[in-house]
Amino acid sequence: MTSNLPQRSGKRVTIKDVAQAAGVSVTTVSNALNKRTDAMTEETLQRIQAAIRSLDYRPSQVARSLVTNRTATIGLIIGEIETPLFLQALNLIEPIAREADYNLLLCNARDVDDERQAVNLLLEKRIDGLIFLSTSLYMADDYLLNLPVSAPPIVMVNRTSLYDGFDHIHWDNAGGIIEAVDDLVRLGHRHIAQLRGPASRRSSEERVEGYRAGLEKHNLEYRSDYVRLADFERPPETWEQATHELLAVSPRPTAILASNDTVAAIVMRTVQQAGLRIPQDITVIGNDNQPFCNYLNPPLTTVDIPVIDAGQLAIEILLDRIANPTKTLEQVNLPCSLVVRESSGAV
Amino acid sequence: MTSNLPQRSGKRVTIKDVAQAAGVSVTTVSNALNKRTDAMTEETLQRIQAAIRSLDYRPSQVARSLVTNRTATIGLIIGEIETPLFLQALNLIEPIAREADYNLLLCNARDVDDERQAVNLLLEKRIDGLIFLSTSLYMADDYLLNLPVSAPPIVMVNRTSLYDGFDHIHWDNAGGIIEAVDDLVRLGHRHIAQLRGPASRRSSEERVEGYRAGLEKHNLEYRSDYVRLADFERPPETWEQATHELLAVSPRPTAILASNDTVAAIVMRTVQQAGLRIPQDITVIGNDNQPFCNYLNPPLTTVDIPVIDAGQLAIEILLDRIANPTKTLEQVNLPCSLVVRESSGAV
DNA sequence: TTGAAAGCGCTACCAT
DNA sequence: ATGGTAGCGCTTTCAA
Repeated sequence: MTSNLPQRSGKRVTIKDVAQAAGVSVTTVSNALNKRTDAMTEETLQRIQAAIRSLDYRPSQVARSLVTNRTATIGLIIGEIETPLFLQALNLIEPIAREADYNLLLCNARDVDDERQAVNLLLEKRIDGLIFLSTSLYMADDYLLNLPVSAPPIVMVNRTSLYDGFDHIHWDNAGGIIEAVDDLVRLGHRHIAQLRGPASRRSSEERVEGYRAGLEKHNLEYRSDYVRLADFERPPETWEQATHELLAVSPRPTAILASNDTVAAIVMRTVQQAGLRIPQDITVIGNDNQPFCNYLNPPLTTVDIPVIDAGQLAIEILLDRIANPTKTLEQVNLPCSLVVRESSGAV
Repeated sequence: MTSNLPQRSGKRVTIKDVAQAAGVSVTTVSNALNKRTDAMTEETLQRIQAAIRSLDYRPSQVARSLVTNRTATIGLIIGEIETPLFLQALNLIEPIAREADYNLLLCNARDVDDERQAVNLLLEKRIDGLIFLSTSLYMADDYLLNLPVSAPPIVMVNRTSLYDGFDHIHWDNAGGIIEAVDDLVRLGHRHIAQLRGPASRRSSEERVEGYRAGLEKHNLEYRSDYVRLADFERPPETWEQATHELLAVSPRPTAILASNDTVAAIVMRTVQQAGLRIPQDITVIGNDNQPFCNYLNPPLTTVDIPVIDAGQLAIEILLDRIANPTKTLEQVNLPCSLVVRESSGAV
C-alpha cells in the first residue's frame, strides 16, 4: 500500500501495546510519556521509545483528558470571522496558545442564539478556557452568568457585557476619535464632519461621543448637519449618498471622519469623483487601520484599533488565569491612536 | 454568588448524578440523551429531563468520545491565516461543520515543521477529519503518506502534494489569466505585461504559464522585458520599482497583470502618480478578488479565486468521506474567472 | 421498559 | 526502578 511502516492491524495502537512490545508495564510507559523519567533506567526508556516509534504510537488525548480533567483546548468564539482584523489577531493567538500546548476550538457566532449554542457545545467538549472575540453588537449575556461553577475561565474582547465577573479587554474608541479631532484642529480644520456607524454597536456610539467630546474640547460648535449615518452593514451606495449630503452642506466640511476604513475608501472615491482633491480640498480619516489603508490613493489616515494587541493580551490573560484562577480580574482598556498617512492635511 | 441555579457542590455533575436524581439507571439516562426513547415511558423521560435541567447537566464529550471513538471534531490546518480570503472560507466552513455537529480545531502552519507538529497534535486529539487550507507554497508531504491506518480522512485545498491519495481541491490559476488575456485582446491590447509572484508558490508559476499560453493563443509575442517579479512577500517599494521598470519599456505596455490585488493597488497608485490615467492610458488587472477591490479608485478588475467555493466543497467532501470512507477520491479543479470592473478598458 | 456491568485508553496512587 | 489496579464518565451489550 502507501505505507512502509509496520502496521500491525487495523486496530488502534494503545499504551498497552507499547508496554507489551517494550516488555514493561503501562505505568512505566505512562511515566515515560509524561517525562517522569528521573527514576528510570536509560535502557528501559530506550526500549519504550523504540516501541513507540516502531508501532507509530500516538497517545490518546481523549483518554488522557478523561482522567486529568484537562483537554488542552481553548474555545474561541468569534463574531464576524471574516473581519480581517480578527484574523490578524488569530494569527497571534494561535501560536501563543500552541506554544503553551493548547489548541483552539473555533466557533463563529453572529447572534446570541448562535453564541449560546456554541458555548454549550464548547462546555460539553470540556475546554479549559474561552475567549470571546466580539464585535461590539449589543447582545444579552445573562446566560453567561448562570454557567456552572465547573465552567472554564472566560476572557472577553470587545464584548458588551453588563457583568464584570469576567476578564475584559476593550479599546478606547472615543479616545481615538478625540486624537483625530485634535490633529485636525492642529491642522487648522474648523468644519469637521462625521459619518457614524449603526447604533446597534457600542463602538459606533463611543465614536460619536468621541466626536462630540473632541469638538467641545476645542470649542467647536456641534452641528447636526455635519453628522450622517454611514452604516457599514448597508450597501456602499448609501455611504456615497451620505458623502454627497455632507459635501452639500454650507460651509462644506474640510474634514470627514468615516465610520470605518471601508466607508472611508468610498468617501475618498466619491470626493475625488466630485472633482475635489484629497487632502488639499478635503481631509478623509478612516477607522480600524486595516491593511489596505496603505494601498489606497492617497494612503488613508486612520484611527488604529489595537485588535492584535487585544488578541495577544486575551490569550495571555487566559493562560494566566487557567494557571491561577483566583487572581484579580483584569479590565484592560487599550488606547486607539491616529495613524497619519496622506489623506489628511492642513486646510 | 453570581448564580441562582442549583449548585450542588464544586463537583462536576455526571450522568450518575442525573440517574440518581431521576431515580433511574445510567443506561436509561444515556438512552434519553441519545434519543433512544422509543421504548421509554413518557414519565421516565420527563423525570430525566427535569433532573438534567435542575442539575444543569452537560454530558462530557470526552467521556463519550472515548467509547464511541468519535470526537465530532474536524481539524483545520491553515497556512497564512491572516489571508482574508481564507477567513471568508472559514466563515462558510464553520457553519456547515456545526450544522453537522462538528467543531473546528484550528491550527496555523506556515512551514512544514509547523504543519507536521500540528498534524501530530490533531491526531492525538483524535479528530474525525482534517482539512488543509494552504497557500501553494511548495512543501514536502511525504510524512503524510506514512500516517497510520487509523488516521482520519484528509481533504486538501490548494496544497501542493505529490501524492494523489487524498481528496484535492484546486483552482485553475492559469485559466483565470488566460481569460484575462482573452478580454484584453478583445479590448484591443497588444502589449500586455505581467508582474509575477515568487517562484516558491505553484500559483505564481501557473499564472506565468497562463500568461504565456494566453499570448500564444492570440499570436502575441512573448517579451521577457514585459515580465517583472513583484513578490508579495517583499515590501511594496519593490512592486513600485517593478512597475516603473515596466512603464519604461518601449513600447510601453497598455495593460499590466499584477501578482495579486495588493500589488495591483500599488501598481494603480504608481501609474496614477506617474500622470497616467486608468484605464484610459493603461489597464491594471489584479488577482484574488479581495473585498477591497471594490473600494479602489477606479474599482479593480481582477481574477477571482473561488476560495469560498473551495472551502464549502472541502467541508462537504470531508463530511461525505467520513460517512462513506470508500467512495472514490475527488480531484476538483475549480475555474477562476475574470471580474470586470473599471480599471480595465479599451486601448 | 429498564438495569448491571464491562470496557474505551489513559493516569495516579500505592505497592514492592 | 517498576508494576497492579482503581477509576475518569460515558456507551453498549446482555439480561431481566
